[in-house]
Amino acid sequence: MMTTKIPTPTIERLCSIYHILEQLEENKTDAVSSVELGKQLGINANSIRKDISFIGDIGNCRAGYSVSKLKSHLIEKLKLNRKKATCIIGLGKLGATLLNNERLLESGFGIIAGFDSNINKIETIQTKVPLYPANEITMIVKREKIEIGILAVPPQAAVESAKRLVAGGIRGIVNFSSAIIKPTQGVCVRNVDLVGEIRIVSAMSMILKETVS
Amino acid sequence: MMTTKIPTPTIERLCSIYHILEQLEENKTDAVSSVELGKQLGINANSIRKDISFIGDIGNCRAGYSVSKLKSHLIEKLKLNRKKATCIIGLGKLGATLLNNERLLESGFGIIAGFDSNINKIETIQTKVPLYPANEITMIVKREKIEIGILAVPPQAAVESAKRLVAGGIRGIVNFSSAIIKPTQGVCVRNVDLVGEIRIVSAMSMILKETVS
DNA sequence: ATTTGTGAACCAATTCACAGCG
DNA sequence: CGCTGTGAATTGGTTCACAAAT
Repeated sequence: MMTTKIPTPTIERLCSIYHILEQLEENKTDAVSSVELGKQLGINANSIRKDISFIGDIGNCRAGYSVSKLKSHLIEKLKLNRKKATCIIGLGKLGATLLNNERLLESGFGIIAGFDSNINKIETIQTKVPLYPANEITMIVKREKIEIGILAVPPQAAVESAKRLVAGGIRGIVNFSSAIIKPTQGVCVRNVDLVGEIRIVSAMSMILKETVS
Repeated sequence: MMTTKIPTPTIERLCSIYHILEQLEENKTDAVSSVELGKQLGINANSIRKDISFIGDIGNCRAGYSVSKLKSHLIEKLKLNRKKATCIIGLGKLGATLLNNERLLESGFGIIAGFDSNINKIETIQTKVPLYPANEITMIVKREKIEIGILAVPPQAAVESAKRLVAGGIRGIVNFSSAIIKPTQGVCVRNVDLVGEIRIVSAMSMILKETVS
């Protein structure tokens, strides 16, 4: 087992592997090889093995990886078991969609708060999740020990919202706005600009480059 | 100017730069340095200059880049001017949200078709965009010369939908489902799993905890 | 007989450092 | 001078190839 720092692309792929394992488990498949995983992810099998080696040796040389064993290893190493309190900032269409997203609910992320600067929305949106005005972000994040924040606000509100999350002690931010949030000490950020992705695909296709993710 | 193939990270950053330039133009800023761009994007200024050098020399050594000049250069090289016919497959919450997204409408991607396997949805959703049943994807993509397809379908429908797009001659696919679409000859793919992104941030923040000194 | 785990080799991308130009 | 553009150096990531394991 390697003990160096795990590269970001490896973390991304490990998360994808985890996702595949969930499906295999539902299918009652109990073993899978690096080649098979690679095929499903569109990735070289060597890469799969190297990625998995970052979290320890667990393969069975005869029959590949035990699905349940590998999955629980991933859960342990990536701390995917710990239910992590999560909140959504911005309850426009995207935010409201995420608020009630089944997969998100099932996936170990407990969404325990929603925020919006528009009080009307807080009062009218139908959901079991408690909703608060945006100026309470820092306070609620602190009080409820929220670890992950999802930004679904208009771009001009993104930086301010992120600051409030950070002030509350957030650990990770997924930013779905088109603004760019820069990571600060101890806070991981993923900037995921949906419209931006379309532009990127468009540009790539014009340059005639066949690429994934 | 370099003439080698443009690396994917560079294309991504050039698209981000383009986005910043749009804002600067609105602000009536007419020049910007690599240092300033780098600051806004959270990227090293050297990297910005190298990225821009992939699309040709255009900088003004005294006062940085001319906003309008750089922008039109990007438009030309990344073919962002050509209105590219775009369609959305899957008119659930996410798909319906994208269908009426203003920024998407403004951004040079003409959404000219929506598809869903549920005929009810096609008849009830309010939009100016023409909607069709999913089994007409290939035909309509061909007929309307649609270049970009956005997948907002449930994961189990993603691969089949992508096949239909490819059969129609699509050039690029942005896949917002959790399934993985692999690129085929002449077709670029971006897999953007929204829930997956949250898992990645979570995993990163957990690993950071252990590695930060 | 397969399939993993990993050092070594290779390749890609980022950063550095400085020449060149207004 | 300040800022760009770019070879060179460096860092980081992927692929290869083979030993170890069962």
